Amino acid sequence: MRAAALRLFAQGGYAAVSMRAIAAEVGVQAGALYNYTPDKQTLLFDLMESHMTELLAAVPQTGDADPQTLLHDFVGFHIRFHHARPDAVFIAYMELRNLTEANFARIEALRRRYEDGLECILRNGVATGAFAVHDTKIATLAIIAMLTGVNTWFRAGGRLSLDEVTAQYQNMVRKAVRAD
Amino acid sequence: MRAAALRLFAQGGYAAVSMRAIAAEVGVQAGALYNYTPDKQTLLFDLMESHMTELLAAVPQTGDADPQTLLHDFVGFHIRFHHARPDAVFIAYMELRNLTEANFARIEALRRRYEDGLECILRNGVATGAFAVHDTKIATLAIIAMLTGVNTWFRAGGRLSLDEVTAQYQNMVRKAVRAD
DNA sequence: GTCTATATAGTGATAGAC
DNA sequence: GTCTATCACTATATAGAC
Repeated sequence: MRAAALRLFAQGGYAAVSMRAIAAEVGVQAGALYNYTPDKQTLLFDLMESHMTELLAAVPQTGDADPQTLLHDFVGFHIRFHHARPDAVFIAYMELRNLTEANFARIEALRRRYEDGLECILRNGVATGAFAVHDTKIATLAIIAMLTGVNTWFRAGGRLSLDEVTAQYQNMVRKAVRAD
Repeated sequence: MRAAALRLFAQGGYAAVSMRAIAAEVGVQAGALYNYTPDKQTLLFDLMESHMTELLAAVPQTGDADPQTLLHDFVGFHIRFHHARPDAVFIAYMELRNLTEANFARIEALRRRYEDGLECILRNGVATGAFAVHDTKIATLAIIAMLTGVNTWFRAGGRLSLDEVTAQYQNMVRKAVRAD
């Protein structure tokens, strides 16, 4: 059910997808779904929370490596992780407004924790003089927006491989934050 | 009607907003709206097309100035233009999937024309040696995603003014594409 | 645990009075 | 040009048979 809902929500949007449509995708009647979720809102929230939890579990831990290496690895991780889950990423960014206030706050807290990981790398780099960034929070948001944007246009089998694209983003990010 | 629909679509999403809700916002009954739009789909398309047309009309023309100046001005224009129209920007990015195939193609064509303006600046800069970018198309998409992301978090009256934020983005973009 | 049936409400769009 | 009334559908969620 969750796989079907993920696919359909990403395709048509939460509001436009009926429980009947999800049930049809699964191969059952609509009523049967309510044995697996109390309601549609909870189903959406669970999908988003699972995505964010997986993201936080998978992000490379900020270790002892130098800031340049950590940033390079973060860029590679972000692009690859998000490329592998286009539907979940789409929903996590587009369906925030369809969450109840309480559910929205919980997803936002998870998202902020992810951002904090990148900002920590940038702050350490600024402290060591490896990076020159006026405001690490702004740089964090700018980098994440740039990286997540890959999902909106990249298609495997196109002109460039994902590794080639990743290398170019790593290069742009490296230059954007480096000390002059 | 268009102003009401813009606000409500941005708030709740195209699929979740009824013609009755738009009519209530305007202060008329639902039937009256059909004197101003043939249907809900055309209303959405008109909002998006107007936004893209205004964007293309307002973007600074690629002139004889040096690439660094043109890029600097493009960044400033993009952030300011999009900041002034949060609802239209939100709809233009989030409701693409609710357009019919034909309407989607027309909006996409306009969006591509906007991207081409930036790519032209980058290509000229690479040609003169001012910029070092492996792939101007990727750099174009990366920069636009980064800039549009400002709308998701910036709020006037916060820690930084829009001009301060803009200056930081201009600096990051300048560094990201410059020749080593 | 899935089914059918249904309660209750809302949807986009249209017809015709005024 | 706006209104009321309505058509034909669809929605989420629940009840109770099996």
